[in-house]
Amino acid sequence: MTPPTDPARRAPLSRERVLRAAVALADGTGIEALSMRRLAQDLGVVPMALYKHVANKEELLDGMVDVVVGGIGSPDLDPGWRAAVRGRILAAREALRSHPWALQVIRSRNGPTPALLAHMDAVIGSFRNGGFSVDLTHHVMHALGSRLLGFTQEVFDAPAAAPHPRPPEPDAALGQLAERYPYVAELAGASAHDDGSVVGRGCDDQLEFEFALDLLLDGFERLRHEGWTSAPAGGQAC
Amino acid sequence: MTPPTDPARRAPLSRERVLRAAVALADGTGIEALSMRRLAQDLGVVPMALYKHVANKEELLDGMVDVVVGGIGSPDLDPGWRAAVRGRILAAREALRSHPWALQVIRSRNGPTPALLAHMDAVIGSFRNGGFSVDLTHHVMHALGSRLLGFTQEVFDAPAAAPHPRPPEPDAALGQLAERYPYVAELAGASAHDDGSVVGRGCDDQLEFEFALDLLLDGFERLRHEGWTSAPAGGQAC
DNA sequence: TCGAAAGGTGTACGGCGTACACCTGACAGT
DNA sequence: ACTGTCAGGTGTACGCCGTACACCTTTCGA
Repeated sequence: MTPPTDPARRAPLSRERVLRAAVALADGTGIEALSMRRLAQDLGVVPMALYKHVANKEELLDGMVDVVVGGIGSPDLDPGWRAAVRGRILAAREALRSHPWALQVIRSRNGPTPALLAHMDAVIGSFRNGGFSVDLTHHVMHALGSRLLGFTQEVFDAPAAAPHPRPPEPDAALGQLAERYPYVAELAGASAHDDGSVVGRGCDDQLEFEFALDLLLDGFERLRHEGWTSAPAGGQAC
Repeated sequence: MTPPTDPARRAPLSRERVLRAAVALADGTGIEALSMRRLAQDLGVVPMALYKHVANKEELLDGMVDVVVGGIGSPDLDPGWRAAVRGRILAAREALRSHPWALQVIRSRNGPTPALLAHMDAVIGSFRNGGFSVDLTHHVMHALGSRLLGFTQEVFDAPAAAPHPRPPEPDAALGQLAERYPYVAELAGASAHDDGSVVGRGCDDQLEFEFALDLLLDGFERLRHEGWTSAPAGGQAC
């Protein structure tokens, strides 16, 4: 009665299997619970076995990012820069939606993975083919920031609202909050669904995202139309 | 010849002293080198002594954030919503500039610290007093995102450029990069100072930041002027 | 047949956050 | 002046973490 992890019957490890298991583990239990030991256990293998397929944890994380980012599809038939950019960014949003850990991991890396570079290249290409100068393209890419990946980067990440412990004292705290931070309270009150989220993930829904995205795209189009160039403050790009 | 950490002569610990030392340590050696043990050592104290002043590492990080965010000054005499918002955001940028770890720590917390709430409250207040509806204010706060704190959230954080290892093969890699990601290469080439940074921290300078900020503020002003309301897609705020 | 490689194992190390019991010195109440 | 309390610093220990290194097995081409 050898357990289900019978080493003989078990499918052989591979980089891809490791990465897929890591993604599944992060999806299921959160990125902070992803450890080499835990991942090895999920794969029915001893921790050090993983190191035959990934160099270290950093590379594992890179690989996971590429798995997720590689899943961003492209519309391909090019319907003008605006629709192309918009489509690609919303596709990225779709791809990253079900992997909440991915954005955080991407941000913590030292540079873009190949899949990320490809994504950026596609977006840059849409701008350039849409008549944006190199200069302006550079600026609008900066302005997009992490929106490139489909997420408005809020000030803080979690779904919480009240100062810190998740539910501190559900009622009294809200009173104090209203008194000390009247404008925050007003906003929170107006947009409260059921949770009292202020500017948290709970609000970062499709509508909210597209509002900000379109606001930027509108601005971009105006600058492009005006033949904008980085004159105002002297220096070239950056 | 008792060493400089003579327990008798050493100033007594306090929450404030712990926090200040933690900020200094993070500033000096990076947030990833900040451990309770290392911090205790810097203070000439045994690790567990810290726990008499902060509940745990999480609370330590919160405290550090409040130290930094609490240093954001306000212009106070109110010169119209746009200058007020702009000024406050640039003040935040100034305050966070010398603590590169702060933004990352803030993002990783579960909710805003008191100082953060105060900052947000001030910005929201500027919008409201400037004639923005609650609805529109809510949306523009989302659109600002982490720019509220003075930083454009780029896709990835570090100063790197070429795919991954810091300098992989300085020349050959650049050729491959140009071939595989032509648009990225074009942008990188155009804006290269000395390092080949693409869309990294190296570029996130004042000019770049203010470009994006003003683009958004322009958009906000237009919406305000038009009496915008969240009509287009049905639902209320979010 | 054999030698080398590829891939899984076991042990061990140094670092982390922190629970828990303990000690020490200052000080308030009698 | 004695004593009880208690804030604050100490020491030890536990269970995690990533991973270096030596080892063993399996497979497969020459």
